[in-house]
Amino acid sequence: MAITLHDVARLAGVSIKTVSNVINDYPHIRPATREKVEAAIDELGYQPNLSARSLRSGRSGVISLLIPDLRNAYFAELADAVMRAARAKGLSVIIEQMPGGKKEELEILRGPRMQLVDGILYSVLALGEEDAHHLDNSMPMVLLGDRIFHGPKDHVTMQNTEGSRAATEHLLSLGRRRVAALGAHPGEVVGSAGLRLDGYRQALAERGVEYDPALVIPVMSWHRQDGAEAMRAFLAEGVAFDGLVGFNDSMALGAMRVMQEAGLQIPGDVAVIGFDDIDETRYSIPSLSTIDPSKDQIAETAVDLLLERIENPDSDAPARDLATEFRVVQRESSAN
Amino acid sequence: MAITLHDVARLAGVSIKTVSNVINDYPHIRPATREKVEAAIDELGYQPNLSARSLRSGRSGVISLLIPDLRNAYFAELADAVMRAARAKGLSVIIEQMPGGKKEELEILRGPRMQLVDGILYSVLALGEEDAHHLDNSMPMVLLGDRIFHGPKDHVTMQNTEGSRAATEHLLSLGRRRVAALGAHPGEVVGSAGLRLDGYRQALAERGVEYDPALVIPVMSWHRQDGAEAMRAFLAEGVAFDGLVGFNDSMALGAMRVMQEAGLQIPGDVAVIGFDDIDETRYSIPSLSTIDPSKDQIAETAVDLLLERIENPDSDAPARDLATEFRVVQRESSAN
DNA sequence: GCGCGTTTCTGCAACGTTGTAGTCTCAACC
DNA sequence: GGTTGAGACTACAACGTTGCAGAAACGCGC
Repeated sequence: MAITLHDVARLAGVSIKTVSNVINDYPHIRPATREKVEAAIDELGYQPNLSARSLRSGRSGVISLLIPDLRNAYFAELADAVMRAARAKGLSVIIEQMPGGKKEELEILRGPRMQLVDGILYSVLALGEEDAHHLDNSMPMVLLGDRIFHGPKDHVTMQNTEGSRAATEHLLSLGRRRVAALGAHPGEVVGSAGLRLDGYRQALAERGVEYDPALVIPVMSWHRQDGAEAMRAFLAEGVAFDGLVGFNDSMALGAMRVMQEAGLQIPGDVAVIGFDDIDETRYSIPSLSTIDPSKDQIAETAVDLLLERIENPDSDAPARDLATEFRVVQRESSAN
Repeated sequence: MAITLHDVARLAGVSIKTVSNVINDYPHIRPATREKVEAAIDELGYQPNLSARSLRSGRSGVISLLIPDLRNAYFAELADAVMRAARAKGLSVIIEQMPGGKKEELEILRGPRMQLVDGILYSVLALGEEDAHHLDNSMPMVLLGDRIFHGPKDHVTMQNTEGSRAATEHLLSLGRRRVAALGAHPGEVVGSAGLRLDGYRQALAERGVEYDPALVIPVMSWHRQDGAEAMRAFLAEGVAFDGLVGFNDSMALGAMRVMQEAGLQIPGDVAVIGFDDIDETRYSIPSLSTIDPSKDQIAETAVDLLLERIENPDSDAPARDLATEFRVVQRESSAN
């Protein structure tokens, strides 16, 4: 049987409420009493029962991180950053994967699990602007990523369009003029894919390079394997190209592998840049240029915003949109 | 305010206990009553309060996964597998990272967070046999990995020694005779590093190849970067070698990169095999041979064992040791 | 010495759920 | 016709904590 407030109170010779007060830093307690109670807590090894506390106070100290897929290195690294930021604030993190599309996302969002947590960090994948009303509840929530723009919740995002524009411009600045884009979602506007395609087109336009739809390679799921398969199909089409902007690193790495199998030199024949700056890009052959979206900054900002919402549940401050810094990281795959 | 049993009971015209009984599949309920209650639940959108349930029943439906580091692809993939296995059994997973060594591990294990969960999957990193007594409590727990052998808890492990022996034997069977081992922890016996080194030595002995300590490369932390740095130092020593067994894939990938920078051909000059079968190994250049430890099987077995312990808290069945299958995956880095 | 405010501490109720121990009804049995 | 037993349901008391209201003790000014 676990130690409870009752046991501590009995040993210290005070009421359980006084023990509770000591634990919760209630100011009006005599130093002598505080010491007695703290000694009893130490002696018994008392640990508060978080279920009871959560039931009574409505706060559990746990937040939920909803991401598509831990196998994707970007999300694994983001989850790592979120957990470190959360730990620094005394929070635990429940990770939920949602690889199953819109229906599953809504199910998880509305499921009983979410009752256990104080707030949600939600990396939106399948939901769109038209689903924003589903989020219009009182649960503290911060959105990561870019699906819903004018939703009712705070929003922390990398600068997708600007980052992708900078990546494309980087290849153009090297003199490449047939730059392919890997990872488009045809028809999409508000998601990462749509925004990154937009940035790609902006960069082309600024340089006066004509946009060629034949250079836009659709990839629905953004894993290594998908990038590899898409590149294999693209090469089979025989479209000439001398640059490649991968909308994330994993796809770019998969594609690099296929290009090299096909005898293409990187960066000689094709200069390549990815997006996300996952660790692997430093060790691939060749190492992969990329956009560093400052995952740590995303994570810290998101946790801070969420904590603010958790601590001021009645605040009707309007939803905020924060964008984090990014920078172009040049490596061997786009060496001059 | 959230909907409670009281609201449902009022609407359905029954007692709250009956609603509770319906929810918990108590058998003796008239179909008509059940329907009324279910209709009321649907109408109100009732969700049970998990804190209250957990307080009353002592079960939260959440398990904890303690791992060193999500940035390490092996653990990210293992976490993914665990979460899928847990989800299939209706459990949520709280992931805690413990990069901080023994003191931090014990702190987390004993912290109040652990009160919230029904059981713990613990991928032991820093704790040793001498710490086994710290685990001698009533919390359901399954150990992953290999630190503590005769501890009081169930234990699911990959076959470290056998896997590593098979990996080494694979390179020997290709005719390599100067096979280096990457990732040793000098002095360690019971950890993965010690066991894998043991398997390496067994394979050498079976083939009658002399064990040369100069070929054993120590690496304390098993990330890409550490593998790369260790290989750089090893190459600087000028020790001749024609094969490399990496004790995990990340290190092997970092080392491959460095070897190729140094002009070595893989597998021509050095045949390489790793351990873990992370996704990245399929797309590296060259693709990396490895040992597939069946992470899915590890995860499923561990979750099953844990659930068994959770459901039979009083059972004093002795601790079990289960080892999962593994297989050698030959790829380009050790092509014939 | 009295009133008033502050400090220090306590008792009680409540959070929403489930386990235990019932009550009541009705059918089956001798 | 009374006993038995199962079925269907309910009342009540917990689980361990914290918010609220209040009691006792104390200090201060007049």
